[in-house]
Amino acid sequence: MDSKGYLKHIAYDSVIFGFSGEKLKILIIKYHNTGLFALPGGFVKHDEDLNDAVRRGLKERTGLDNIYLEQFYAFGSMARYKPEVMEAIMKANNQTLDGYSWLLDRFISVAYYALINYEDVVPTPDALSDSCEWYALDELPNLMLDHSIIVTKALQTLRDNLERKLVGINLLPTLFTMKELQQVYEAILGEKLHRGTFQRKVLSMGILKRHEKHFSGAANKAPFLYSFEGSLC
Amino acid sequence: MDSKGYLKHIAYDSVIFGFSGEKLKILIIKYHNTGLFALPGGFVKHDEDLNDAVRRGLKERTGLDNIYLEQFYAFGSMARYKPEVMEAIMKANNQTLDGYSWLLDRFISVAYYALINYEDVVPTPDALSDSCEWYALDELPNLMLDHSIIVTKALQTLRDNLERKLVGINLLPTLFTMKELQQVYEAILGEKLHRGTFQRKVLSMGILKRHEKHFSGAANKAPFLYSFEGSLC
DNA sequence: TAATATTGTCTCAATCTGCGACAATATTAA
DNA sequence: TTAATATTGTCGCAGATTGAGACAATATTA
Repeated sequence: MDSKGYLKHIAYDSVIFGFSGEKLKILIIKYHNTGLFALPGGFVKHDEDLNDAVRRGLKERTGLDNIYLEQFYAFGSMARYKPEVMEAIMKANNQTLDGYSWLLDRFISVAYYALINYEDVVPTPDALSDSCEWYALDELPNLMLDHSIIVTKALQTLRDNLERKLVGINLLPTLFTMKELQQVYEAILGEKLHRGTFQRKVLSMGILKRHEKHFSGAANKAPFLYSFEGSLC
Repeated sequence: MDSKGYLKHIAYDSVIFGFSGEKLKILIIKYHNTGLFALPGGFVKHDEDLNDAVRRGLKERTGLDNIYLEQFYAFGSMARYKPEVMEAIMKANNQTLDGYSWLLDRFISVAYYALINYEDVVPTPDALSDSCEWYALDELPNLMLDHSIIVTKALQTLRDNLERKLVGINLLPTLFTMKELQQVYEAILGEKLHRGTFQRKVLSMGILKRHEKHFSGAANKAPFLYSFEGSLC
């Protein structure tokens, strides 16, 4: 058992969505001295569930447990096999490749997306990276390998699931206004929604609990606060 | 490079759907001398796209190219790691484990479902299996490992996708009647649909081409034949 | 020629959706 | 204190969609 106790050929990448400033954002790491941007990812231990490995990585990168997490695709084309990229990353960290040649081998990456409350997170880089930061989806840097494709597919899957499950709620704090929820949906779908129709539809689902009003100090009628109550999601 | 040129730890399984006798069926293989039933699956070569590996396996099992194929989940829990099962299969085939110890290691399996025209297929077993046969979904034998779970998730995904894409069409021959198409949908969804409503909806999509009538010899008005014309799917 | 089973289509009511309108606030300005 | 303003909660209406039955139009058999 070489490869430091990790399964060879298997990696994961996670597209971690947050919502802030009316925009959808994701976490991107930047590797030391290479100018390379990438999705947070990692490897699976020999005795570890794939899903647990991803949650472990999420915990390290965000500090959060109990994240809404969904697997959406396993990327396994040959086109994504570029050992020179990993080699550059290792060299930029003055790592000898002695015990790490397994990293230069081919990987199939299982991709997940996570939905988290932006406010709760302190993004944390790992040993190989300078930074772990939020980027709005329309202001992403160039990502290495096929990570741009992974992001696109993550967003597509999120949109598809939005209609069925009530997933958008996971991007907000426990208490939120109807307007905030609508903004999340608009950010995900990339289109404006009609206020009355949206409210009617969401309320008719019967999964929101209405709380006291929220007095923001703005010169207008104060909106209700809502929380999500549901077994699913 | 041991492991016969295949990637370690990575397998695929395919849930191959066909439609016959008003029922949805899938292909199941039976291993020699073990009583074990399983989904058709295989491994990925070092220099081969994951998707290509699955298509290669489908070709071997069904003789078909150009199959409608969709990846739906990567199964990676520890619970599915049971080396004694693979060992039993190898022993039942009088295989020494000399060059095959990699098969006893842990695998993450990427699962695909395929939709094919039942009539076109001659199911073909592989070297390790006695048979490769159609089983109706409600008459499946006990499947090894987590393969029952994989089938359930495949059906779930197929149902979800049915509403968005027009996927059911891939289960029929080039020319089909409206009734046959409806039966496919009913089999997938597991519920009866209203005839008028179904026809109206499908025709309104504008993706069916109407052909001459089909005279079955039955004592009733002959139905039109349709074919699918579409870029997608 | 009548009977029968199915098909293609229509109609009607019920429901859902998109969109504007209006009253009800919470705050600021006068 | 009162008027002005921005937003919110909700309603009403027209148009579109959906569910379900009904009816005429066949192919074939009796």
